[in-house]
Amino acid sequence: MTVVPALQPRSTALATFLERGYFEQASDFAAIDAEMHAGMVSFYVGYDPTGSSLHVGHLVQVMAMRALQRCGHRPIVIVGGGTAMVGDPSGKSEARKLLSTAEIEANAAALKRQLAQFLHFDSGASNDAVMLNNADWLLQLRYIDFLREIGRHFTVNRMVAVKTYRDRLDAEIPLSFLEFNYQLLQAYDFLHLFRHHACTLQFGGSDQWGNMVAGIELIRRMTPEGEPGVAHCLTLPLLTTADGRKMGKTERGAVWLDAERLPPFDYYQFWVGCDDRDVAKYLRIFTELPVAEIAALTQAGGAALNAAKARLAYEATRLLHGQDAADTAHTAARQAFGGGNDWSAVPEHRLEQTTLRLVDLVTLPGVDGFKSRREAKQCIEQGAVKLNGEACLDPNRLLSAADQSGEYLRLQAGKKTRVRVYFPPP
RNA sequence: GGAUGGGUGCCCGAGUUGGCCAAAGGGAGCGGACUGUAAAUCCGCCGCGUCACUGCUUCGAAGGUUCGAAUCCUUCCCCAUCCA
Repeated sequence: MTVVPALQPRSTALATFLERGYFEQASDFAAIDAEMHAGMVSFYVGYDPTGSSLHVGHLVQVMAMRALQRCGHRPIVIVGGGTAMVGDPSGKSEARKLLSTAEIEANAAALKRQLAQFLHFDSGASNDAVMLNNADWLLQLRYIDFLREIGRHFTVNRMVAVKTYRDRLDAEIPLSFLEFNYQLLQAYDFLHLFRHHACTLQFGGSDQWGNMVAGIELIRRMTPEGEPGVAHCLTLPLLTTADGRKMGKTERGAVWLDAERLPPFDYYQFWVGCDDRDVAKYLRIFTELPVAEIAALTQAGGAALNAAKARLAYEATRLLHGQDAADTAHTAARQAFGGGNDWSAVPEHRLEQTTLRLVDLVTLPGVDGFKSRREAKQCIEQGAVKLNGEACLDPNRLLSAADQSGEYLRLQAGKKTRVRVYFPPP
């Protein structure tokens, strides 16, 4: 396996991969390059539908798929309806809980909706993305047949040597037989796709290396003499933030791609809030701005990076939520943090009661400044809440229409929450 | 099935001669200051409430002993390791 790419790739696809920072290692870089240079390659990425929404942690893969599709290659997205029933032990220190088929189906549907923001599925082009559920073939497997056809190509000696299993064993964390089989199933997926969908490339996070290589080997062994039986894989880097944390975790948990779970404005804010040292990298990976432009944006360090962050946030939000959402978020952010006092894009909240205490207002559903009254009270006393720009330290302050400045009350709770509060007309 | 060791707040992890435990410490998080809507740093908070309190609910679950239990007893559930 080549770990570091040798020289210049000939295919635009791999050139993009390198330039954008999607590439980590490949089973055979030159061969993949040649194939991609020669014509359309069908490649696949697998997803465990264990959640109902993707989050930024998945985004590198999604962007990488998008890049390849733009270069004319065909993405095959596997929903691991079958494998999810087993649970991938990779990177998990504990066994995972098993999901019901109904949950898995719902999650798969959500997954497709989100991916459709980035990939074209039904445009009629020959490289339209395809989504398949591996439950369709895995659930039909018969145990003894499977063991005889597939199982004999695997030695436990080798499987145990795979890092993800090795780690579990070394750490003396139980690895169930069920999970141990995951690798075989994933390898079988690859074989299935290779045979029925002309898929010759798989990629995934670096934690998938062992599973992917197992697939390649299985394909080679299962291919009759004389027929082409070569498949490849490559891995994408696992992103961490500059301060060493896993990317995509924030105060409020994962950064979801689903607008229901994370409003576009917050998504935008997530990107703006990234570490200085990550801006250039993120611009390359998560936007499609030309590298020259990225370089120009990030050349000047220091405070000038804020412009680059804004651009990053804008582009990333536009890709996921569309132009309008990005514009709105951008405007709202500028108004909120740009020093000005323009509240026109700030969310509004219309009250039903004519009078209420500050703690109550700030914890109202819909305002959601703080999680509980207690927390709200404590924060208020520390000066976290401003009314019309003035800090108010009294949680019990009684508010009414008289506190409106103009048509509404400008409420700030903490750094992020801003609401225009309207009292009911008399 | 047997033996042993465990199950504590978002996570890790003290605490088990019963009261001083809403429970040490660390991490994460939140608020404030400083800044560039950054990092680092500093200060405060960090179960909930009708909140200056002798209030309520928490230490795997359910019972029990006691004026009083995370701490003692019983049963049960779960986890790990070893044996079969």
